[in-house]
This record gives sequence, structure tokens and C-alpha cells, in this order.
Amino acid sequence: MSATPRVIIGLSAVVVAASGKGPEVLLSGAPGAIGLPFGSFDPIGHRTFELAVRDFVTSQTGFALGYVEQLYTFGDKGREAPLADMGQSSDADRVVSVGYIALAGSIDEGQRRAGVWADWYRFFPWEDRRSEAGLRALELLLPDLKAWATTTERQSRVAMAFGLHGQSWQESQVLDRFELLYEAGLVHEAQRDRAKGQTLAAPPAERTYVGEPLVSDHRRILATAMGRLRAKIRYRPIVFDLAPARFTLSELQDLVEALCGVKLHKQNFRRTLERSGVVESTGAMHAETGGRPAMLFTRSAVSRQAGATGLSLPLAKR
Amino acid sequence: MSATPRVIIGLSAVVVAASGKGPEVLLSGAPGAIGLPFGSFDPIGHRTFELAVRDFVTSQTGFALGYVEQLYTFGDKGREAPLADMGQSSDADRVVSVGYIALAGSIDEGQRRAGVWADWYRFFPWEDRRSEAGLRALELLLPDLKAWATTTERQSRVAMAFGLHGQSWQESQVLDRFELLYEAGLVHEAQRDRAKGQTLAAPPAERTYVGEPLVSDHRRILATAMGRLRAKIRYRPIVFDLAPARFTLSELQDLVEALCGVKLHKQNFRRTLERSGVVESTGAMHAETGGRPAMLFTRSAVSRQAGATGLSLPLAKR
DNA sequence: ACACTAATGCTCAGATTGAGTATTAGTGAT
DNA sequence: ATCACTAATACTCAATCTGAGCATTAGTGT
Repeated sequence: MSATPRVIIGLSAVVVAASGKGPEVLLSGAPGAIGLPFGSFDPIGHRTFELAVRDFVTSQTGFALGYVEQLYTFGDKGREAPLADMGQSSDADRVVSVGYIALAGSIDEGQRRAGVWADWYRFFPWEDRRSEAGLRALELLLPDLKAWATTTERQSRVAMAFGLHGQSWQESQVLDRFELLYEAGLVHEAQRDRAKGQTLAAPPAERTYVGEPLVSDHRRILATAMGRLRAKIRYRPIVFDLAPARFTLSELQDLVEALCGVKLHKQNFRRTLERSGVVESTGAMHAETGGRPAMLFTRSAVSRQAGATGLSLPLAKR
Repeated sequence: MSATPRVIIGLSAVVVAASGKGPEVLLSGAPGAIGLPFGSFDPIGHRTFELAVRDFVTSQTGFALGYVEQLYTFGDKGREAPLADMGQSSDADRVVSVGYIALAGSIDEGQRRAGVWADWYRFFPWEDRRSEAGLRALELLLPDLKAWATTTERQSRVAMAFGLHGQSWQESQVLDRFELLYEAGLVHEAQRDRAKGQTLAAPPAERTYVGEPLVSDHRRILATAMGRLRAKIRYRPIVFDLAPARFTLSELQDLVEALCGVKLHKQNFRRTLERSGVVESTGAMHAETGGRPAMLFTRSAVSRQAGATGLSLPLAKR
């Protein structure tokens, strides 16, 4: 459109909801070009980014967002996709995207069907360490990662990110792991960007790809969101923005485990939960599960105060 | 210049150094319009934001940056200043600024004189709880803050941010505190932005202002940087990017205290330090201070690994 | 009435933390 | 030289917090 390159600010939102099956993210786009809900920032109409994000997500998907938080601004040349297909920019423009994470709470089947949602582990199978499938996904990648790690610096990064030599797996290092896989040429996006001039390792073999790609750098934004959310669970009572109003402690634990991709020690989880005072029991009970009925809890008043602390994650042994 | 509004991406850097007197930040600008080093992003020339930041800081101030990290992208209308005075934009343009924090290490008197550095507490006197002056600064603000807190929501925010009712002072909530003061009209910038149409409380009395203002929203960016740095100290061995190569444990403690604005319990500080293994003793000693000579330490190899943990901050009682 | 399944309760040892008290090795002044 | 003074470094103790289990309980379905 214009001959002189402009800067276009794109806003991308990782909208997370919990649906009983675990964390799901809202997607948009046509098959083959799936991505996050995306809008471009209007310098005249939008007073703040956050309002713009709420705006376009609601208008694109019909969802009203609750908690919204800015993640990171991505501006690397060669990792963004041109917006040409959205008719809003010319190829010469430089697109910078500001990523946001938004929590849409606990959704029911109806709401779920109203949008295109996907389990976020579809894009990051190796991040789910609860399932055999997740552990196997990592096993598949490790040989190629190790082959790529030819310098001590790379070896150390790989070991730290993937918890190799006695190092522990840090559930919130999602982005570090993804970036290593990208640099090592083990995700689709690397192949795509190599064509655009990024210097990246070639894929060792076509069939090694694990996890589905997303348009532009959206998988990177999603990785950032997952990492941020997983980290934040520990120091802010943010799970409650994803949990239903009333829940049993087991349901809450399942949710946390699904978000963090790890198994927790049940008794210790409830102990710290009750001790910290972020939940309080409603009198009601909940049967249905074929065991002793569970008490239904709600988030307590203290958990709503700014500065309230998050949850501790007592890992269960292997 | 152009009639249709463009988006201009500004990059602002909070360059932090430790100089023995505590944390200092690099400033630029003319008296009366002091701000952070600032440059605008060139969509053609700059491949990534980070490279652009390193570039303009070095060219503007002669400093080569070490650790660099993106903070946040600020885009609120009415809080940015036009760049007209830099001859790079027209008034109609929308300026979005991406804030960065950079650590310039430990600097000596010569380097210090080469740039314009200022103790960061000049802009946030209430953030220094080591000194009587800092505590007094807060005392000065509290009555007006309380007067502004007419709703329970505001009262709770104030109580949490400033650690009022038994709530503890959280050293990393620098931004929350600044934003409350801004909304309450207790910092210069609020007055300035009110003229631009932001709905903010009027200043209760001219002379209540505590702390010096900065151009545009730079004080907000600085607050974000301080908060990020203070928080990061706890989980990444980042102090070492500000400390000299060799230091005594007391020097390290002084540095951490200066950054966090709090006093720490000496014996417990060293205990956790040595236990965590992030420092190791060089054989050398250091006299000079009129007491028993201190052992000189360096950061250990483990502290350099990605994923190494930060420092615990055992607060000293009042 | 009985087996089965979760939800809850309780215990114990080891590690971490908050707060002090006690020593020790320099410096500078009688 | 000896003594007072100042930091640095060493130890101690109790209160908490955590990791790991074992034990008990209240529903469900046969």
C-alpha cells in the first residue's frame, strides 16, 4: 500500500480456559493457517492496548475476557508473518506483535463449541509430563537435540531447559525449551523461517517434528503464555480465574496439574492449600466419583486481595 | 510530517549500574526535561529490538551493555510525550514505547563521570526503607493517599501496596505504588497528564510532591525496571551482573540492600548465600574497614548456569 | 453385609528460617 | 606492647515448612 515501510502493531491474545479436559486455548484462522486470535492496533481508535485486546477478542470470538495481562512484545525480523492476507498491510511493513494472555475462566460444553478451542499440549506435547505420550514426545526429540548441542554452551542450555543431568524439570521454562527446539530446527516454524533468511539448523529428518505449528510466531507467544501462567500460579492465586466457582480440592489439583503438566503429591497439596487460607469450604459436598464424597470449596476472601500468595507445588515422586 | 497518524516505536532503556553508593541509572536530556536514554526503532535498519537498544545506548552514551531484558510495552494514550522535540515525528503520531532494563555492572568514578547517572531513589524516595529519609517520604504521602482512598477497593490497594494493615512491604511492588500515587495525583506526571485529558485526582497541595519527575512516562518505566530487578534478585543470580568481580559478603549485602531498599539480617544472609553455593571464596582477604578483615568472594561456576537460583532475602527486624 | 474407591486425617524425620549470643582478627590510640 | 573498638565469622535453638508415607472414613454398587 505505502512505499515507505510502516510499523504495524499486531496484538495477539492467548485466551486460556479450563474445560474439565485441561487447559485449552482459543484459536482462529483457516485450516492450515491456524493461529491465535489476532488484531491490529488502531493508533486512533484505541486508547490502550488492553482495551484493544478485549475489543477484538470479543468481536472476533464473542468471548468477554476476565483477567488480561501483557506478555511480551515480539519484533524479530523474519519470525513474523506478513499480514497481507488480512488486507491491512503491505509486504514492506514491519509487524511487531504484542502478546497478551487472557483467562476466560471455566467454560462449559456450550461455550466450548462456540469457539475453536484446542488443548494446548497439541502444540507442546513435550510439556505434558503427566502422560506417557508426553514423556515419549521428549524422548523422540532428545537425540536430535543432543546432536545439535555441539558446544558446551548449547549442551548446558539443553541440560538446564530439559532437566537432563540431575537438573530438575522447571515447568515454567516453556519458552526456553521451545526456543532451543527452534534453533535446533526441530519445529516446523524453523524450517519456514529458514527460507526467510534466519540462520537455523536444518531439520534432521522430516518425520521428527513433534507438535503442531501455528501461524507466524504464534507458537512462541503461546509458549510465553504457558510459561508465564505456570510461573504465576506459584505466587498469585491465579488458578481461581480458571477454576469454576466451587470445586473439590481434587478438581483444583487436577487443574493445576494440567496447567503445569506435572503430577503433585495429593496430601501435601491440600495441606499447603488449606494452611495458606486461599480456599474455604462451602458446607456442600460433591459425590459422583465413586469414592468418599468430597467437600466443595471456594476461593476465600483473602485470595482476592492483591498480594495474596499463590499455590505451592509439591511434586509427586516418579 | 505525515497527515495520517503513524505508529512510532520508541525504545527506552533503564541502564542500571552499581557504584558503591548504590544503584544508579543513566539519564539523558536537558535540565528540566530529564529522561531515560531513548531512541526510536527503525523498522528497516534494526533486526531486533534488543540489538536496537544496545545500539542506541552505546551511540548515545558510550556504554556497552551487558545483560539486557525487555520489560513492558507502554501504549496508553495520554501518558507518552510527543517526540516532536526530537524531530522524528509529528504530533499526530502515536508513540508506543518498549521499555528495557540493562545492567551495566559495577562502574568506577571515571565511568560514572562519563555519563549522567543518578541514584534511583531520587525519583522514588519512598522506596528506600533503609534510611530515615525514605520512611519520612512515605509518611508525607500517606495522609493524602488515605484521603484519596475513598472506596474499599482503593483502600485495599493502598494497604496492600504500602504494607499498611499488617500486610508486609513487598519490595518489588514498585510499580503498584507508583501507579497509586499517580492515580491519586501525588506525582508531578499526574498533573501534567491531567492537562492532556487523563482523569486523575487533582494534587491536594503543590508542596506534597515527593520525588523528582521524568519526561514522558519514563518514571513509570523506571518503576517497572526497579520492580523487575528486585523480584529477579530472588530467583536468578542477577546481582552478580551489578557487583564487581570480587567482593566481600558485606559488600554484596550492601548492594542487595541498596537495590531492594531494605535491611537484611546479616548472619542469615551469609548462611543462605554460602549454602546455596552461588559464591565461592577466593583465598584473598580485604582489610580497610577497621574491623576484622573480610574474605573476598566471587560468583561461583554454578551461579553462571542458566537456571541457577537467586538470593534469599532474610529481612532484619525493624 | 462386603468389596472398592476416593477423600481426609495424622505422623515423622529432615531441611529451612528467624533471632540471637559468642568468638576472632584487624586497626588506631595510649 | 596493651587495650578499646569494629566488623567478620561461628554456633545455637526453637519454630516452621516439606517430602513421604500409613491409617481411617464415607459413599457407591453387588
